[in-house]
Amino acid sequence: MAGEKITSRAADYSQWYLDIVNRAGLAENSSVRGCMVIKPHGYAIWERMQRALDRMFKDTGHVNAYFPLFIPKSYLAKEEQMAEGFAKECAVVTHYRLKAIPGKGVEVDPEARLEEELIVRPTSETIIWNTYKNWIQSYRDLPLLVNQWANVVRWEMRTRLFLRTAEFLWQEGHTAHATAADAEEETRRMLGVYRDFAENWMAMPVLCGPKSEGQKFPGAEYTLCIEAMMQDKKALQAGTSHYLGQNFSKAFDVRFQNQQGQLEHAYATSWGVSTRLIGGLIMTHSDDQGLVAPPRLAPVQVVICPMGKEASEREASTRAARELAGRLRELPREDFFDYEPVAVRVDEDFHNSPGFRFNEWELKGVPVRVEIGPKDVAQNACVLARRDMPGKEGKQMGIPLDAAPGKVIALLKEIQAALFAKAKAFRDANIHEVNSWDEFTKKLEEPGGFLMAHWDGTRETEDRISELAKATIRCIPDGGDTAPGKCVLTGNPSARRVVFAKAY
RNA sequence: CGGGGUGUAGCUCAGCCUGGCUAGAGCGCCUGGUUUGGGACCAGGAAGUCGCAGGUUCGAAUCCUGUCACCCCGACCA
Repeated sequence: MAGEKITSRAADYSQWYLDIVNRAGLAENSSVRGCMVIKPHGYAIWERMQRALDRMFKDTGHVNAYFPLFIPKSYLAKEEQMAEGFAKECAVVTHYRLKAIPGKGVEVDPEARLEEELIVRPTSETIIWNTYKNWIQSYRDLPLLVNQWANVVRWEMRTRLFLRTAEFLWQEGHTAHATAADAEEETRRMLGVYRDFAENWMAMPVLCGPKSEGQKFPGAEYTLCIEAMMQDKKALQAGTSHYLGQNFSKAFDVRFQNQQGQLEHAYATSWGVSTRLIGGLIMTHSDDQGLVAPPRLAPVQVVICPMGKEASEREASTRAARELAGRLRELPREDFFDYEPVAVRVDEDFHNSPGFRFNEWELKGVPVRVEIGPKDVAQNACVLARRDMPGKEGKQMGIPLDAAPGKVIALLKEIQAALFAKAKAFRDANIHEVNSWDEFTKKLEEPGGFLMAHWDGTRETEDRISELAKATIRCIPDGGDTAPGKCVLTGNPSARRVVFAKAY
């Protein structure tokens, strides 16, 4: 069996990431350039993310719908910023038919050129606002709160599994409102949902706030984001919520009659998170043993490993394991588990040694492992091992089987909280204030992390810093230091500190 | 698009420089047996048009030409 260890974080962080994705069975590169295959274990994480997020969207009044994958090329051009922002990474459909050539396969039928070429959606604002035109006539049609779960394509030059792929899965909310204030409130509200999800489900602390002008979404008035720190201290944009103003309603002429009988363009928002979150989850918690999945999103939350040398021992430990699994599954459903039964798996693979099985489940990130061997059966007990403390220190021996379900649940909750606390402590320890350019460039390299620095607020300075230091403004953090100062590069007056970091 | 590199078994790769007999290893897989509380072992076995197309040669994985694909660095990237 494969006894090889994964590359350590210290030795090669990006190889470590690839090893985790590979060995935990989360995804692999497909034969299609830039496109990944999300494998069952990885997709199961996405399904849990979807389930939790979808419930949060519904709880805030949204409904799901589905819009086309293909968008007429001309639509993209209707909103100028968007055309500029996305033109370079769109896949284009030019034909609608192939010709079979006997013995030679197929070729594009030159007769079948589309009159208007279609682009594969890189995001759906244009097709959706084109549709909203027909849906919105009166202020009574507003707000319109729609979300869609979909795939999108952005033809990236360089890809990394989950973090940046040519095709990825996401959700995109697209809302229409009667007033700017309503739309801005929605933009904020959904950022709050993302923050809640990131922190309470993924156990991933995030900074929240607007993006700089240079980093905002093409077509937005402004973009709010949640920004996380990975274990290599680089930043990951984990979710964005955009206030679009009337840019799209004007581009697609979506007007409604207000209570005074006047026609007005609607106000828009859009917001999204993607399978990139899985990359964030991996890089926030995992260790050199493999994936560490936060209990609320773990596809398998508890694995029970019966063990034994003799057939009779195996039978007895398997019986005890199955019984415990049954009792765990029958526990009352809780919000903590998204009202699902606890995901328990009994590993009856006696063909492999216990050590091998333990390592495999650790690689897969299962938060709690229950071991039941002959010694445990003899005393009606079991051993509990927690994933966030691999090895002996995370083991509790001699837990009576009767008490095990309660202990397991408590342990899952404890691990969820511990992962967040650990990630937050790490992030907080790696946020540094810097006050000069010299300090900026030095601290960016060592110790690295998020740099809170003054910036004069201009696009030119932002571009210059990114060019010189390869660090970008990640966000203008809510609740950050708002005392004025002097720009770290130009010395010009600065209204407040912003977050700089190297980013994924 | 520029620079560099790689295509040999499911995976990772050796062999190529200096052409030669039946193309190899490790891992994985299959069979049988011994094992099992932190990555077990033994024996046997299946598995490759050597990326593709030409060329040179008595003979090509190996040399030459062309071609395709992929990877890395750069450019690009809400």
